[in-house]
Amino acid sequence: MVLPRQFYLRPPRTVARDLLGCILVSRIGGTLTAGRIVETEAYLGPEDAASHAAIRPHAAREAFYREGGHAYVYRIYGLHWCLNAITGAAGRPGCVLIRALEPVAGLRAMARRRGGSPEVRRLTSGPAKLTEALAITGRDNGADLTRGRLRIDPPDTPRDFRIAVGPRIGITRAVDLPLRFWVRENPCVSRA
DNA sequence: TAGCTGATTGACT
DNA sequence: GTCAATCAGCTAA
Repeated sequence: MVLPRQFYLRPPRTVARDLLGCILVSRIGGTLTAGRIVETEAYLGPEDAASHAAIRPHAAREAFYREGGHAYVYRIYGLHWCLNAITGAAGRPGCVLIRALEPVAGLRAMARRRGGSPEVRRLTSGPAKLTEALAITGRDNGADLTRGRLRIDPPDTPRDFRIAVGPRIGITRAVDLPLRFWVRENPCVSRA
């Protein structure tokens, strides 16, 4: 089971909310690692001053020309990778930043990649932490999330959690828009 | 070409 | 609470 293309061909806000509870699965590096998505942020088009459509138009253009359901992976602060799911039709800017996971499979591999053996809640409780734990890098930019070694599956259990909404984290523009979604009271969320 | 910034994290006071 | 790591892509010139 994998989320179909149609899932991503909707507005970023909707996709961000519906991705909560879904399972991000990585077969990168010969080991299966997976986690339940517990925190996301939506980024819109040029009208959203915090979106890469506005602040990195040239770099993001290639990504946004892809159809929804592809990965947009970029480097931040020169050393970390962040994973986004492109939303909407090809040529329409919009994506969802995957900010935090609850580890589901391959915890030993995650701990090894993260260096040492940190506690479980710290393995994937941040956008750069989860890419490191799942071995996601710039090589995976443009990958099709509906097939291949990096994919997102529907929830494996009923979505019986409560969803919280609030402003996005770590940005300096459009700081007040309520485009961050997370699973309420989940310990793996990057911030309360 | 030079200078600046950032959708972060971890170590430290 | 502060700060460094580290660099692609941006702007200004």
